[in-house]
Amino acid sequence: MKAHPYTCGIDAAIDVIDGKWKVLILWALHDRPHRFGETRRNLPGISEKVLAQQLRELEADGIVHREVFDVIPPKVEYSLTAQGLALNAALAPLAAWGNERIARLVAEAAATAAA
Amino acid sequence: MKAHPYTCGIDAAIDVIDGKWKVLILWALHDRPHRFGETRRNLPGISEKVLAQQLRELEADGIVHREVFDVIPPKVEYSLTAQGLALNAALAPLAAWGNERIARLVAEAAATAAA
DNA sequence: CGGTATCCTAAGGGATACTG
DNA sequence: CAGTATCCCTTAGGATACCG
Repeated sequence: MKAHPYTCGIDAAIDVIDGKWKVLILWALHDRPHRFGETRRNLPGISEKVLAQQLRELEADGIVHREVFDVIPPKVEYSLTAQGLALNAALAPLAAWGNERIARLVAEAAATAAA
Repeated sequence: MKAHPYTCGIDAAIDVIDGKWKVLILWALHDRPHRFGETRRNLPGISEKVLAQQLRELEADGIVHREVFDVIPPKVEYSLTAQGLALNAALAPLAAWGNERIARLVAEAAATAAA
C-alpha cells in the first residue's frame, strides 16, 4: 500500500489489485473460503512464496480474511471480506470488456487465417 | 500485448491497462483529443520516453488513436477510440470502489488522530 | 514540438530448499 | 499443511541527452 494521498479512485483501486496474481486470487476466492494449498492448485504457475506474499498484502488491505484453525495438520482458510466482494463486483465490467476484446481478437485471427 | 490465450476477460483487460500511467492517460484523454506535450503536462512526473512508450502500446492495442498533422511546428493529437471509451467506462465502477476506499482510509486516519 | 537513444536501478517475482 | 528463507534475474520505468 502506498503512503495514501491518491490522485483518484482508480489509483487507490489499482494500488490494491497491483500484483501479478491478485485479481486471479480474488476470483479464486469469490464463492467460498479456500485453503492455502487448494488456492495454490487453482492458480497454476504461482509459487508458494508469491501466493503467501500476495495473500498477506490483500489481508493487510482488508480484502481477504485469514482464519487459522488450531489443528493438526495445520489448516488455514482464506475468504473475501465485504470490501473484497465489493471489489470483485467492481471488476465485473472490466472483465466483460476484456471478454469482448478476446472475442474481437479471435474474430480477427480467424479472418486473417481465412485470407 | 501477450501472445493471446488469456485465462479470462480480466486478464485481457489488465494486459491492456498494465503500465504505470495507462489508466491515467486514458482519463487524461477521455473528453477530447490532446497533444503530446499537453498530455505530458497533465501527468506530472512522467518522462517523455515513458509517455511515448505507453501511448504506442495503447495505440497498438486499439485504445488510442494517433493523428499526425503535417505542419511546422509538428503537431500530433491523441484521442480515445470507441474501444478506449468503452474501456474507460468499464473502469468507472473500479474508480468508485477506490473512492469509497479513500474515504474509508481518511475516516480511519481521522479517528486515529482523535484518539 | 514531438519524439529517439542510452544508460541505470529498484523491485517484483520465479526456483528451490527448508521448517513448525 | 502452510508456510519462511535465499538467491537470482528480468524488466518496467526514471534520468538525461540528443534529433528532425
